[in-house]
Amino acid sequence: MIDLSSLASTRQITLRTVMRILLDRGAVSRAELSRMTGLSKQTMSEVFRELEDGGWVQLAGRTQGSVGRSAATYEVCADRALVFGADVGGTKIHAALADMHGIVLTELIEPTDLRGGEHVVGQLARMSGALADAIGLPAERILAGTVGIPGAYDPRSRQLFMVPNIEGLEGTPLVDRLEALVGFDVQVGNDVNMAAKGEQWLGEGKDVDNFVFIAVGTGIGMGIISERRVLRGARGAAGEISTLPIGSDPFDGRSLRAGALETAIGSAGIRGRYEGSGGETGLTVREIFDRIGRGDAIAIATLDEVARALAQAILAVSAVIDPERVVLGGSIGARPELLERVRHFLDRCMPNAPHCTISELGSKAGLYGTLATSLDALRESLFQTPGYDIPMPGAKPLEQIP
Amino acid sequence: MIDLSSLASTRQITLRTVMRILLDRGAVSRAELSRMTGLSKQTMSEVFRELEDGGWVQLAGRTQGSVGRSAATYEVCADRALVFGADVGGTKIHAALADMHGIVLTELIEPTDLRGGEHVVGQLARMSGALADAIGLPAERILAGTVGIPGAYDPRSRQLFMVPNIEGLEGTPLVDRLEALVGFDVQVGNDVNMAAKGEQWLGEGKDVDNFVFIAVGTGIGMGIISERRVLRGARGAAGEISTLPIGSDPFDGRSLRAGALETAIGSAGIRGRYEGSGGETGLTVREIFDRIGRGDAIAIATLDEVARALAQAILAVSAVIDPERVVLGGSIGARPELLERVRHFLDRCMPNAPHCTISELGSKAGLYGTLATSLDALRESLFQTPGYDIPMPGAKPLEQIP
DNA sequence: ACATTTGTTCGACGAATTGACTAATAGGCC
DNA sequence: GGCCTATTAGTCAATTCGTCGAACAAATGT
Repeated sequence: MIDLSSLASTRQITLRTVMRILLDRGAVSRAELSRMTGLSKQTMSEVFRELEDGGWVQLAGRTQGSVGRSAATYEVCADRALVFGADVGGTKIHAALADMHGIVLTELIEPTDLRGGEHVVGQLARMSGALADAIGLPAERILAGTVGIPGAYDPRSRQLFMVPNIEGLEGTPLVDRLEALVGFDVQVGNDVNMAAKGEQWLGEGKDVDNFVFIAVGTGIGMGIISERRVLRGARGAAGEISTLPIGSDPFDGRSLRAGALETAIGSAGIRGRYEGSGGETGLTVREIFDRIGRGDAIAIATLDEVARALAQAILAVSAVIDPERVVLGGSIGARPELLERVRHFLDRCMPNAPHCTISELGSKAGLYGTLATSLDALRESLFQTPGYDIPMPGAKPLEQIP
Repeated sequence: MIDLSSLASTRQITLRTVMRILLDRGAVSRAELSRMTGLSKQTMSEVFRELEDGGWVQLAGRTQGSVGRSAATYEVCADRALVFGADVGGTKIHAALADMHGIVLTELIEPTDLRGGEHVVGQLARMSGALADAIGLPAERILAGTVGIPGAYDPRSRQLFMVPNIEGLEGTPLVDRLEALVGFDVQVGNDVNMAAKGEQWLGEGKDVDNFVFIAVGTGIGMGIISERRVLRGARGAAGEISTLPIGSDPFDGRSLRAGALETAIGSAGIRGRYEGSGGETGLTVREIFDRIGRGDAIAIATLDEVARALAQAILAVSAVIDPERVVLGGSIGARPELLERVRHFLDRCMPNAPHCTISELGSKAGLYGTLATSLDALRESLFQTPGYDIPMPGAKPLEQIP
C-alpha cells in the first residue's frame, strides 16, 4: 500500500533536493551546495558522482576571484529530459519541445489532419518524433507531454468531450492512445486554461498568484489561475463564462443554448448589433472594428457595448474569485481600443478593479502553457517540486511537542 | 537556507507516516503496519516504543479469531493534541475544542465583549482556557486554533480589515496578539469561508470536491471550496458576491457602494421591494416571509424576485467556477420556500444546474469550519513530511529513467 | 609565507534490513 | 481434554546504507 522503503530512500531525497536547487540556481559548486542543504561536503561529492554517472549534471566551470581554492561548478544537463507540448486548433497544430530549464528548443506548425480523431493522435505522435529529430536528440529523452484542445477532458472516463471544432475527437481516449504511441506520460488540457498557464509562465501572469485569462474571439472563454494552480471545477467547466447572465436575458431561449454573454458579444452578437443599429451588412468582426479608426459612429457604439458587457463580466468574475489581474487575449480581446474602453467602464462599476492588460504571448500562449504544464509534471515526478518554491513549514520533531 | 539534515530525519518521516495511518485507520497492530508501510517488523516495534513514550499512541486491545498468535493493536491517543475553534459574531462567540479525531469534546457560547478590539482577543484566550478546564485537560494540549470573523484578514500586514459588526477589531493584529496569549498557532478566516469549510467536513460538502456555500441573511456572501481547498483570491475577497451585477444596474451609484446583488436581495432590498409593491410597511424580512404561508400575494412575488436573482447569481458562479453543489445558509437562505423557487428558476436558465441544498449544520457550520481548519493545520504540522509526501505519485528512482 | 577555501579519506553513528529464534493462537487428531 | 502442527506476532544479533565530523591534502588570492 504505502511503500516507504522503496520510494523515499534517503539518497533519493538527497538527489532530488540537489537537482532542484541546481535547476533553480544554475551552476553551483559542491561546497556551496553543501552549505545550502546542510549536508556534509563528501556526501555532496558522492551525490555528484552519482548524478554525473546518470547524465543529470555536468561540469560547468570553476569559480574565480575569491580567496581560497577555486571550486568546480556543476550544472544540470538541461536536455537530459525533454518535455513536449502541443496546441491543437481547428486548423493548425503548434507543437514544441523544451528542456528542463524551460528553454524552447524547437517548434513546429502543421495543418491539423482534417480526418480528425485517430489521425490527429497519430499526427501528434509523429510531430513529437520529428521535433526530437530536428534537434538531434533521441525521442526517449521526452519524459512528459501535454496537449491543449478546444474542448474538455473528463479524467474519470479518460475521454474528450465538447470538441466541436475537430472532427472525431469527441469520445476519444486521447491520453491513453497517445501515451501508447509515444511512450511518455501525457496530459490534456483546455486550450484557454493552457493559454492562462502560458501567461503565468512567461507572460502577464509571471509575478501574480491569482489572475484570469479571458479569450474573446469567435466565442468567449476564461482560464483561471488561482493560488498558482489552474482551476478546473467539478466538470472541467470552470471559466466557461459564455453563460454569464450579462448582456442579454438569461431566461431567453437563445441565451439558454448559446449563453447570455456569448449571445451579446460573440462574433454573431457583434455583427447582429452592428447591423441592427444601421451599420453596413455582411462585414466580419474584424472589418467592423477596423472602421473604428475611420470614425464609424456605429462601430464605435458597438465597441462600447462589447466593452460594457465585458466590464460587467470582469466585475462578476472579480466578485466570485477576486483575481489580481485580468489578461485579455483572442482576436477581439487583444485589441487595444477594446482594452481602453473596458478600463473606462470598469472604473465606473467597481471601486477596486483588477488590473487589465493584453496578453503578452498572443497566439503562442496556449503552446507555452502546454510546455509549462509538462514541465510541472516533469518536475513533480522527478524532483517532487510542485510549484516553483520550496516551502518547508516549520515542522517540529514530534518529541519536542509539549 | 534549505536545511535538509534537521528537517527530514528519516525517523521523523517514519513516525509521521505511522501516525497518519493510525489516524486514518483507527486501531492497527504493529505487524499490520509493517506490511502496510513496507518497514520491517522491529523497526515498527522501535517506532511504537518511541510513540508510546511520547504519549502519542496507546494499547487498544488484541486481535482475535484468525489463525496464529494474536496481535496487540495500538491506537492514537486522540486527546494528546487538541484544537481550538471560535466563531466570532457581532453578538455571540461560539467556541469549541476537538481532539485529533475531530471529535468535538466541549463547546461554549458567550456574548461577544461589546467593548471590542483587545477585549475580544482576551475573551477568546480565556474561553480556550475555560474549555480545556471543562474537560479536565491541560491547556498546553491545544496545539492549533482558528478564529472565524465576519470580515477579512490580510496575511501580509497580519491585520484584520472590513469588520463592520465588531467594535475596534479593524486593524488589530489578531493573530499575533492571540498567539502571544494562548501559546498555540492561530489562523483567522472569514466566517462564510469557515461555514463552507464546516459543511465540507461534516455537512453537505462531505463527499464533494467542488462546492460553494452561499449565506443569505442581512448581507449575502459565499464561501468556495475548490478541489477541497478554501479559495481566498488575491485580496481575500473571493466569494464576495454582493457586488455581482445582477438584479440592479451595476453602473448605478447605489450599487457601486453596496453591490448590485446586495441592493436587490439584501434585507433592505427585500423590504423596499415589498413595500414598493404595496405591501405593509415596517415589517422585518422574517415577518414578510412568514406571510407567504398565509397567501400574501405581494410576499410571494417578493420571494420570487429574490429567488430569481439568486438563481442568476448561482448561474454566474457556475459559469465562473463550475461547482458540483450549492449549499444555501443564513437566516433567509435556509428557508425551504426559497430553495424551491431557486430550483425552479435555475432549471429555466441553466441546462446543467448544480445540485442545490440547504445547509446541514445551520448556525454551527462556522464553528465546525474553524475546528476543521485547525485540524488541517495540526495534521500538516505534525504528520506531514515537509516537502516529501510519502506516497510519491509515480516517482521512479532517478537512476531508472532512460 | 599565510590565510582561506575546496575536496578527499577514515572512523563512528543512527536507521533500517535480514534471518534466526521465541511466543502465542486456531484447528485437527487422538 | 491433551497434544501436535501450521501460522502469525514479536525480539535479538549481525549487517548495510547514508550521513557526519575531523583530519588532511590541494589550490588560490593577498
